[in-house]
Amino acid sequence: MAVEQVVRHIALLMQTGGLKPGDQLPPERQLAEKIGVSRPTVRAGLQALVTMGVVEARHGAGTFVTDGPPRLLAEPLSLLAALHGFTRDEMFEARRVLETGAAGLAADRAAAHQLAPMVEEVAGMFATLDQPQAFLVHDLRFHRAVAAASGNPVIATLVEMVSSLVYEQRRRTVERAKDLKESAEMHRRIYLAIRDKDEGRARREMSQHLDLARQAQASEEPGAPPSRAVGSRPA
Amino acid sequence: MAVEQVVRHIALLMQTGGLKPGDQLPPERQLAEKIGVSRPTVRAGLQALVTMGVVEARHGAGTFVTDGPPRLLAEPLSLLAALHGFTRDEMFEARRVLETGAAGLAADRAAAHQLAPMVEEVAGMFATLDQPQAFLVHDLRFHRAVAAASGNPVIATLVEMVSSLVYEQRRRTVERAKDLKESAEMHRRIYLAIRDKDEGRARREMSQHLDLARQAQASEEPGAPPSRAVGSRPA
DNA sequence: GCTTCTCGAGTGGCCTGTCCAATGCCTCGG
DNA sequence: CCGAGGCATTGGACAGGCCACTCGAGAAGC
Repeated sequence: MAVEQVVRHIALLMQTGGLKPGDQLPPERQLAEKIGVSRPTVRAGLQALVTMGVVEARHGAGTFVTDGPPRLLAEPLSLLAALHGFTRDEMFEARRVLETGAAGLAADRAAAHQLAPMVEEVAGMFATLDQPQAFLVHDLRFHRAVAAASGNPVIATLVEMVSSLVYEQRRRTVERAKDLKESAEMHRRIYLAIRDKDEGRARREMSQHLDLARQAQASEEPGAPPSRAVGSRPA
Repeated sequence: MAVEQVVRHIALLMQTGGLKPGDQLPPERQLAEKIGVSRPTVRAGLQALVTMGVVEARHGAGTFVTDGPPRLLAEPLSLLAALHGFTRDEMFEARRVLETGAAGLAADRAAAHQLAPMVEEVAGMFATLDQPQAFLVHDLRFHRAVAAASGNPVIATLVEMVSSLVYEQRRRTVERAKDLKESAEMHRRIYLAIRDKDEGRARREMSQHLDLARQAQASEEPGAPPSRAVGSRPA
């Protein structure tokens, strides 16, 4: 109960107390006195907020409201995947639903200043065809740019959460990747569709791309059973 | 660092140690000794896992791995909404992307035993046209059934998280709702499209329904500015 | 006067020790 | 055989203290 009280108190500060991203929270000892609970309890509440990803504790400096773009931590989803045996195919399918929608919205709305980052990452992909790890970074950033261009921060946040899980795993297998050139081409086609404000084409290209990416990653897997649970770690 | 160590330890138990949903975790005191940290630190780690929604603590009984369908807590999203000023329209749009995809997948795959729960909730809606609160429960359950029928637990989990936020807010305004009958009709049309395995129609009906629901909820708002931030509470 | 360095106050991270409250089993009496 | 009360177990919270890290103010050097 007491720790929920702490979370509510901080949440209240955020909702009405003018506590904005980047701001520093009061020190733990002061919060404890203010709320009327012990310091360990305050720490438990702050721990919960850290786990939610809304605050960050910097040792020796203070506790701060998370700055930058809104973000949901992927760890809860990762543990859920391990517990319930979500497969990689299911993760990709979720991505397809989210990112297909995002691409459609982006084609409908994207402004010029949102198009530039996308095409820059496409160029980066073509420039790093022989460096899989670097290529992967551009890949991630491209999808992030598309999600941002959707103009909907909720969708962008969800895309980020799901994608980061997939990329986490892919980083270990990407060295075996083939056809990076084809992948770059596909990203370029997605970009062109969005630039041309062709919603249907953007959706189709994104859907097709993620479907092929799913198959590609499956083939990169060493043992390569049809579909492996996401949470499990290779022995 | 120490608390992360605790989380990793428990996560390891889940991934390889045969710790399944519903199982009881070792007592805090025992975990503390096993991992080599103090009990408050163990408590902090468990607090983090509780916040992620993968573990539940029952006072006097023990700590258990969360049972039932996989679920992500909505609170982090709610706080993020408050911090970054997500609007209700943006929440509905995210729902539209997710649930349109879910409806399409459901039309493609839904088995008979998944269709029954959906149509039961439709019947429940028609039976409670004069009881807005009860109607709302059937509404929620219908969308949950569609998400489940998508066959993809990841998508179902995301739908649940986003929807629960919207419903939370709607419960306070639904008394003013009109046209519950029309809403029930729309749900029935969604069901029929899924039953007929008509993916395109299922997507269109779901999209249209959520769009109208968004407008309806906006009109129920007392002050009714065009779009109010989700996290803010009425004074 | 300006730059650099040092040091200490302030802050989060963690520990030991203790007590309280809820649960659920298990015995004991009817 | 069954029910009620006691008791061991477990999570919840508090108190007080020590350590590690950060950062800025003031001292030292240029």
